[in-house]
Amino acid sequence: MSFVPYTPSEIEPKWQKYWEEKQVFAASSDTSKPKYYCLIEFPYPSGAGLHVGHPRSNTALDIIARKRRMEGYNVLYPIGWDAFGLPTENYAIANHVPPAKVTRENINHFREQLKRLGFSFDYSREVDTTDPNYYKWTQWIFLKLFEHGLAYKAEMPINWCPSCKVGLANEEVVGGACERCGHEVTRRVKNQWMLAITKYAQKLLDGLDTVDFIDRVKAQQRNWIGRSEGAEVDFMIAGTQEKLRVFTTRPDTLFGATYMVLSPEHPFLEKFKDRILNNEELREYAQKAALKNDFERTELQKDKTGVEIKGLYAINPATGKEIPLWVSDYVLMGYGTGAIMAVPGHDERDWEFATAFDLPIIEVVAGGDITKAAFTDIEEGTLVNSGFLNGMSVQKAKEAMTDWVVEKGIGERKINYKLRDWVFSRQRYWGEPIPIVHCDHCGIVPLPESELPLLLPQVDSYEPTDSGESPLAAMTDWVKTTCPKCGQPAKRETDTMPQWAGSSWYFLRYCDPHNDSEYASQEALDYWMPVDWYNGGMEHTTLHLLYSRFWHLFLHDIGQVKAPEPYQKRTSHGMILGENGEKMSKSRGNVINPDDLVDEIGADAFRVYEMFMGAFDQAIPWSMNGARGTRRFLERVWRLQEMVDQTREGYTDSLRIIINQSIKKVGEDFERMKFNTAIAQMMTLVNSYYEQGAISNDDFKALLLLLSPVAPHICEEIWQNLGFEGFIHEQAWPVYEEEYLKADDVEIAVQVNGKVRARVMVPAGLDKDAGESLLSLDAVTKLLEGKQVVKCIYVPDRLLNLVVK
RNA sequence: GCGGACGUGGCGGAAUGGCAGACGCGCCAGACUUAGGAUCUGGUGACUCCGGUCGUAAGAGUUCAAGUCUCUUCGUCCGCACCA
Repeated sequence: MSFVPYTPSEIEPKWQKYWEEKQVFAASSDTSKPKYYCLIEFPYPSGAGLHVGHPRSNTALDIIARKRRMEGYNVLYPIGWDAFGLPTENYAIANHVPPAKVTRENINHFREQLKRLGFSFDYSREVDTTDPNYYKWTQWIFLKLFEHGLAYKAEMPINWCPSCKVGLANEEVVGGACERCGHEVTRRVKNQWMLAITKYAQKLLDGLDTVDFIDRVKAQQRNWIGRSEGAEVDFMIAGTQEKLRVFTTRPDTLFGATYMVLSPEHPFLEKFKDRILNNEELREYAQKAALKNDFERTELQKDKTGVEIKGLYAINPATGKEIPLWVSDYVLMGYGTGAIMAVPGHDERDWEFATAFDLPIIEVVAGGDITKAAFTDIEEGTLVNSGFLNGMSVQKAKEAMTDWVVEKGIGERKINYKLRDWVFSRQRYWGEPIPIVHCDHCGIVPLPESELPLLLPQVDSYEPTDSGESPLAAMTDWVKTTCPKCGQPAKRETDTMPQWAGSSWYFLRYCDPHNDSEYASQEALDYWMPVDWYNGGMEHTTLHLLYSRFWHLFLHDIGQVKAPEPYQKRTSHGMILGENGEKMSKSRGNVINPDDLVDEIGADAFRVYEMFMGAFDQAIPWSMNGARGTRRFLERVWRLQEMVDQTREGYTDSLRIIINQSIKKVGEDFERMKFNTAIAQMMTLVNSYYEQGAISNDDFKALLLLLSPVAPHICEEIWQNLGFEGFIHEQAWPVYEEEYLKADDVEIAVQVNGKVRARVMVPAGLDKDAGESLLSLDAVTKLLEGKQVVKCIYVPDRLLNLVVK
């Protein structure tokens, strides 16, 4: 039998068309079957089109989705578009086209590109965050957050990007620069919408114990939330009835607090200006500090600066002694109480500061040498110079001092988090309008649900303004409205939501995307949620992944969704680098275009290469030759058609073992995301088919079934060519037989004192104690001439190690 | 500084404490070809007196046996970073 050459450019579009027309990958509404929900982060449809990074995640979960279908699950593997956001808006400004139009074009382009790769997405459930039918519910959730006091407006010093002209959340500032454009971020005080994610800090932390996320994601989220336990303590101001409260994680060192430090913005300075003798000096220092952004502050950390507050003293509650007060920008207003007790003997920063300004350093934990450096060990030290704490360990002293402080009524136990509330306002056009009205009489008034969606109006200019106002503010017709409460003239909120809003709940909409009376029906949510397996980028760990967990935990608390956590399992793919090992970018000229690749080697080979190139969770440089190699592999699979003896059913005897081994290994490796070794195993299987020279129908079927989730088009085509029944995507996932995983006889290594000296064939499955019986084998006795066996270790089916002297 | 991942051929990488380098790329040789950047066959860690010896960043340890476990040192990448 002879076959036409392998031409992906013909067979791939053919099957894509078939799958689409027959809707073979649409999730069924039949809820009697067990469900499986696979999710990838929905793409931002940028003008640049698909990047080779997208198919890495998409193919991985496509493999899982296809395998689950073959295992009998009702699979939901949806796709959608996270389409609000700055790049589209900037493109629209530069080219004078409406963002909605750009978005539509980009989505169409993206969809075409994805379809060329043969992903088994359920396109009938597409969502688009810029669709009013979608953002109606984003706005609805915002109103719920507002209703429950989790959305509030506040004057906040925020991170401001002068280039994007937009406020940024802490999470969006990387190394002092704007995450998106790289421009240095400055500080600006603005009236902003905030979401109180900090109220969920503990729940976000606790939830991590209940889910199956890869460790580095959990670690990074824990780190970001930054819980620390300690105490708050009041220090009296000498000669007044006023007190200054500090937070400390080391209450045990209270006896060693020899001065206090306030952040330059601390309200205390204003309150006590009548008693402070050097207000002018302090004001100057505060101004200088305000000009520095966070990045500069950290850059300058070697040289501690500060100013003493003259005319005021605090009283150390433990020693009763008066201690001086200082102001320094190493104390941050945004954490704890904005003031600290300084214990220079046992805190590195305080030690540096005390050394620079010649302040007293007292040892209260013995174990180090505080003349050389702060002693911060909390495991080894013993308390000294500390009254009733003397002789205690640090741990014990912490408890004892906290109890003492609480009993005296001058403080309390306290847990602090580094997590900040989420800056939720953007002064930009291309985002969800915040459904709020400002009324002179009623204040901040939420729009009634019946008025949702609040449509984003057409504007003439999308340009952001230096004043920091959204372009919507210039739309007087739209801004002017009436108060939903009192009916008098009022103004709409003109800020929009950040890009993270729409992506914080999209996985819920997928469950029931066309519902126009609810964001999703309870039945659909109960059936599909939680997401069983979610794969995405590490860069979203402290952004999207945290934000969406927060929204879901909130929706759970108000009875909207059953489970607290949205994602059962979270994995993460590594980045694909350019051939030179650097990050792919236009400016470096090392970008690989997926379309070109499909043209050259085909979608299947592209998919196989993306999975074969290296460990899934690690960054890997691209190799064009490697990609061509996977095309060669598929050519070899294709040509196997000529070797099939169609009169034979059942596995060929001499192939039975490796087929069973392959079924086991490929299946297990897919589940562990070890796609590279799964494919290597299939290559080995193909190699052994060629060595065999002729194969049976069933030999070939086994290979095709295993390969079909990775390279679906070629497998479907061959399946049909050979006249096998039905379609390959409808077949059951193959199962292996335990008894055929091992040959009857296996080769083992014979070691003498740990070195391999011979190999012998022995019956498989000999147990541990059978080792001695192998000593009589010719090959073994030869090695033992003139030597005495001291010990004999037999590892079944692996090796025999003889310890001799 | 804190948290995490990691260090194996020319390259990407395999290896439940049990034969290091599977699989692929590249390279070398040969076959078939008018030709091939197609295909096929064989080879490919280093050294070698062709018996072997040495090899998983470096050093030590545990073990019959260590790339894998423990300790020390060096180095790379990622995240956070004056968070009291």
